Amino acid sequence: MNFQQLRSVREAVRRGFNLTEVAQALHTSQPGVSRQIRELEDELGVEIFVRVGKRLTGLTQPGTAVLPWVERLLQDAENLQRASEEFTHGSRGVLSIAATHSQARYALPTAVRDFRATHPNVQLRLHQGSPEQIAQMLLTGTADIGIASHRLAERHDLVALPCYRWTHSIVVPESHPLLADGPITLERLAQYPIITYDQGLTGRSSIDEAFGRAGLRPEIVLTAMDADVIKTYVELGLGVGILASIAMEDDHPAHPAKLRAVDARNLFAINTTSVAVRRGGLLRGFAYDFIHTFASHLTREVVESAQAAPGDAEPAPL
Amino acid sequence: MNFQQLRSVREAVRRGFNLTEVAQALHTSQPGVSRQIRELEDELGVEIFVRVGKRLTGLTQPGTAVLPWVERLLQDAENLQRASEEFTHGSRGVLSIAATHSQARYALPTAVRDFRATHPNVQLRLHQGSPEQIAQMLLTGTADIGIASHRLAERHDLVALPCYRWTHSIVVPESHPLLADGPITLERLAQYPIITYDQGLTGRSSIDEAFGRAGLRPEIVLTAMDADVIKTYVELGLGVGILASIAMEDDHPAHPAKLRAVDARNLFAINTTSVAVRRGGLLRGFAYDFIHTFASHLTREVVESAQAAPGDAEPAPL
DNA sequence: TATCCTTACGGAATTCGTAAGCATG
DNA sequence: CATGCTTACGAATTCCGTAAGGATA
Repeated sequence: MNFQQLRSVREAVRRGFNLTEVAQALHTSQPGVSRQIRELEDELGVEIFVRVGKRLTGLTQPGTAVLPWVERLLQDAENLQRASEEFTHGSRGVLSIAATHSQARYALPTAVRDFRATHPNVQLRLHQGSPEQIAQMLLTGTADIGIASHRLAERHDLVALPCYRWTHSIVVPESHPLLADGPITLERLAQYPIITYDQGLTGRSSIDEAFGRAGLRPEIVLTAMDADVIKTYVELGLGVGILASIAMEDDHPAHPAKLRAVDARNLFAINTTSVAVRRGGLLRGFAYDFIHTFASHLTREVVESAQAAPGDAEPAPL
Repeated sequence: MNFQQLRSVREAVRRGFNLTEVAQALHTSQPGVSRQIRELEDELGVEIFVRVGKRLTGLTQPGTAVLPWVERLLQDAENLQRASEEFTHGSRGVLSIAATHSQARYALPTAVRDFRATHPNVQLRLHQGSPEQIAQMLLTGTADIGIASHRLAERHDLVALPCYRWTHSIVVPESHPLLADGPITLERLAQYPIITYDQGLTGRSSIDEAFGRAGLRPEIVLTAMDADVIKTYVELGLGVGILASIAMEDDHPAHPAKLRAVDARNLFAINTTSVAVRRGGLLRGFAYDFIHTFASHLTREVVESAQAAPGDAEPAPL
């Protein structure tokens, strides 16, 4: 048994059982991968993959039982390396954070500023992406910390820890009729074209749910990944914007003052932003520091005990 | 990083940093071990061992941090293999149990009988030893299950689960003066020469404690590992026996009827017999079955969740 | 027929053990 | 001076990539 074999198996599962792809990902030849897998299967005495003809199509029952152990082994190997880095590189290192646009733009800056001040030797890398991409980055190790408002913890191998709660605001040009005639209701809102976030982003689901529950089907004329784009089109009069309050709260002189924000916490469900990390994955000390800077209740102990808690698909027997 | 390197490190720690011994244990050459360790240290970038001149004398601080991960890696590798065995060998396999004499002689037989009936294809191996030896057997993998009355869980890498509680009895020849003149007290007992278990065995400590607390220092003329030896010498009139009640309760026609047992539960503290397993170590399915047969409240779920609970020296950061 | 896995083969790199060297208690 | 680790070297093994073969959608 060796790590290359384990890597081949893990990657084969991740890449949908296409060994050619696996070979590219692992920077090796395809027959090599094929051999690694077969050798591990021989040594363990079980067929891990279902073979239809000469093609791999899925995991066998033993394969399903064995896979969690394979992943844990590889995870632990990385943890071992990371544990040593703490000594070899001291306070220096790279911290890779994956976040959605809203987080990167509005929530993270103060945490990043504070963190940079206390950890001058840590190189920060900020990746932007959709929640799915963030989850992927965490799993592949591209990112150490993921931050998003959308359930990142659907994967059993990630842990999401709630950071803070927030609500939406409605944004309109300053002369918009919605601003007159009393409080804004969902019904009134639905009469105007809506501009908001892309599906699966920044509390979009709570917007859809609210309208859905009220039996309303507003016309959503434009969706975007980020609040700034939304604001721009609201300003152009394309429609009414619905976005995270935080995107309006601050005093960014960047966005034109012609816009008016109306608190909409009573219209849409409360959203929660979480940080996510790999379950069972050791982080460098400064990564825990960053999380703590971002959300002060998330101390190293809290995060670690959450990471240690077993997930759905822990290594377990049949 | 490879498993041979990890094995070398683990074994070096276990064998007191003597690489010559390690080489023998791993069936390889001493320079080989030396190299494995150095290669791992190079790859991780940390010195794991303290070197005084050319001799290894202990773990460095990084070494201490890294070692738990090394052990976990190796443990998981074994778990992976064992998980596969469940498929390759089905219900067949070997179950190795280490127990003290008392357990093997009095507590285990019925469990073994029942287990054999339900698991005819499992080869049972029963090892006898002191609690320390049992702990050692568990750690080296010689035994899968350990059973003893003496705290086996002092090691962080073992988990002990209480099975049942028991008390001592006093054994004397049938005409012994202790049987007359009312109830037996510690004071009366201490006037006679005592025959009981070896130090560290089968509740011996609760006997010592009781006498100690009462300010008595009885003459212990003979100690043995097993109840049968004790009985034999009691019969010869060498002294008064103190042993586990279970050793007198049953109807073994083997021991002569000239002995009388007196319940001594009021004199000595209650003892607990536990089964111990490796923390984080997967067992074959039938091993869990055996534990359940031995102590019906210890279901697979109970045992596994105890095994999963983190010990004192879990892989953790500085 | 294009894709994808397996088998075959040969060269290269790694691995490992023996023997010699050297430091320490 | 005996024990114990390191270095050096050569042989054997293992490893891996290229090329060819065969099966499936």
